[in-house]
Amino acid sequence: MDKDNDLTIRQPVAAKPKIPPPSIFAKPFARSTDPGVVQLLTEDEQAALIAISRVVEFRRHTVIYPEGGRSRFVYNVISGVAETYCLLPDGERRVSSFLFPSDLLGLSENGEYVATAQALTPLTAYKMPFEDLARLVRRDPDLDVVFLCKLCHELRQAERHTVTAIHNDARARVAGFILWLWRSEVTALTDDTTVTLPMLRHDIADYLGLSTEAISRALHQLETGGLIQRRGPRALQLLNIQELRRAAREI
Amino acid sequence: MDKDNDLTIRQPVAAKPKIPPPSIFAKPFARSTDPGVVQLLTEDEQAALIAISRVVEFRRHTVIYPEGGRSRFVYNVISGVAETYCLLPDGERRVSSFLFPSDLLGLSENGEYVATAQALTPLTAYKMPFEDLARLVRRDPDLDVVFLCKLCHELRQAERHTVTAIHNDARARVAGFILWLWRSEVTALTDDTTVTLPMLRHDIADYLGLSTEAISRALHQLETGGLIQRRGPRALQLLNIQELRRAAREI
DNA sequence: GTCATAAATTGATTCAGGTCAGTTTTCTTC
DNA sequence: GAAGAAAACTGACCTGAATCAATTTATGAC
Repeated sequence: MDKDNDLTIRQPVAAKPKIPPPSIFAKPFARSTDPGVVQLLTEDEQAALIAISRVVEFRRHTVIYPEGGRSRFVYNVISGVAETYCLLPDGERRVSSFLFPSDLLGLSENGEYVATAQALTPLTAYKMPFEDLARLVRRDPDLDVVFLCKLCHELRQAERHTVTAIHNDARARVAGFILWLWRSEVTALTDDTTVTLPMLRHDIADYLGLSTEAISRALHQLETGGLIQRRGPRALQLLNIQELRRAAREI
Repeated sequence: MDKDNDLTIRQPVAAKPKIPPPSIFAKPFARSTDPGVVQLLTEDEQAALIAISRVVEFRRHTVIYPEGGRSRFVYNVISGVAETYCLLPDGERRVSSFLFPSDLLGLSENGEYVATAQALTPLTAYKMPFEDLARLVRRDPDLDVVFLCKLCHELRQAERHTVTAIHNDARARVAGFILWLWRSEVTALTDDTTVTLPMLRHDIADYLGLSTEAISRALHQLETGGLIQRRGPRALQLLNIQELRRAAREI
């Protein structure tokens, strides 16, 4: 129960003034690896975005949108964590990404969602009709640049994920994943070293191209080595971040 | 020598009217998996792009731009093949992408090239000052949409690459790579089944997260199985595309 | 709280692919 | 065309992760 509260704001979104400011649009590079690059939108631009947005809530394990569905809406995560996955013909699930506050969901290539998006925790998000957004962007070139940059950033992140996932062993992949989670989570604002794992081992395994058993063993290794400490299956304590980064081959 | 001629137009670009039409802008989705989606620019838009572009040539193994360099130019491949890679602290090379005619090179997140781009074959490309391009895009929202879609498409391709690379064995990865090359090469226009491999085994290995030996063995396997035939180290004949697609787990 | 079920962990075995070594082929330069 | 160098291939061996099986721990319903 504590864990859920850590991850999301559970209070109902009743009065509009009470909701947090639009995350991604206010700081599209909040999670950039380059901390110098933060691009802000003007008040007017934020207001215009809020005007076409609706705040929506999803409960744990709810589908936000289904693979193959007509992509009419774009979402911008406010709080909580989501994942996207495709279902293969043989029934396998293939996790393609995890989304955190400020991340953008649902942009598609050809008007069709390419993956199913599902809430892993209670989740709140801005929901924008794609058409309205496109119209807004068309009128405001600056807004467009923000989107381009955001996409570019995501592209780089996807490339980075490929490269690290492909060339590292299980221990390094898991170490890297933990660090990524740590940096992604809202709790990163306070400088505590607790990481919450809102997804199943199965999802992590799939995302990293490993088996669930390999995840367990890698966590065990990292714990034995004194880099982390497991506090139940959903929480980790980072004991030695310097060593973790080395284990993830970031150094 | 024959091979080089297959891949690139070697004649000097003297008279402007003789150069081929701007590839990507004319058909940004030429290599999309969804053949229905082809978005064309108007004559005016193409002319505007050509006006700010200069056609440049690179010889084999020439660096187009270096990692970390100030990203002042964006390139659009006309003919030839390029690769991008990062150099790791330990001297390792990490190949992040291969670029074909109509592909876009050099878009960066923060004004700095994130990888080195190198020509694998003689290469011609449109070279555009980023500033001019940005100004053009700012004035013409339609152009912007083209770029957004292109980026979106590349993002999906990167995700697809991750997913396939991570979950498949060596044989499947190599089969998939061969098919991707086949579909990417200019020769795909004629329906011949020859695939040219302009890059080294080392580069393929790195891109797919395998060893060079594993590439050799996988090619051997595919040849033994009657799916392909090796015609020297730089050329392959596809004998059974249906089976190749199955081997690549595309079906 | 107890029970039922799902998830996570641990151990034993197997196998794909990495590594190392050696050979053959191809490319380059004279 | 010949010689040297680089790249590609092949084989032998070994490591790391998948798989299978069993146990422990956590979660959710009552």
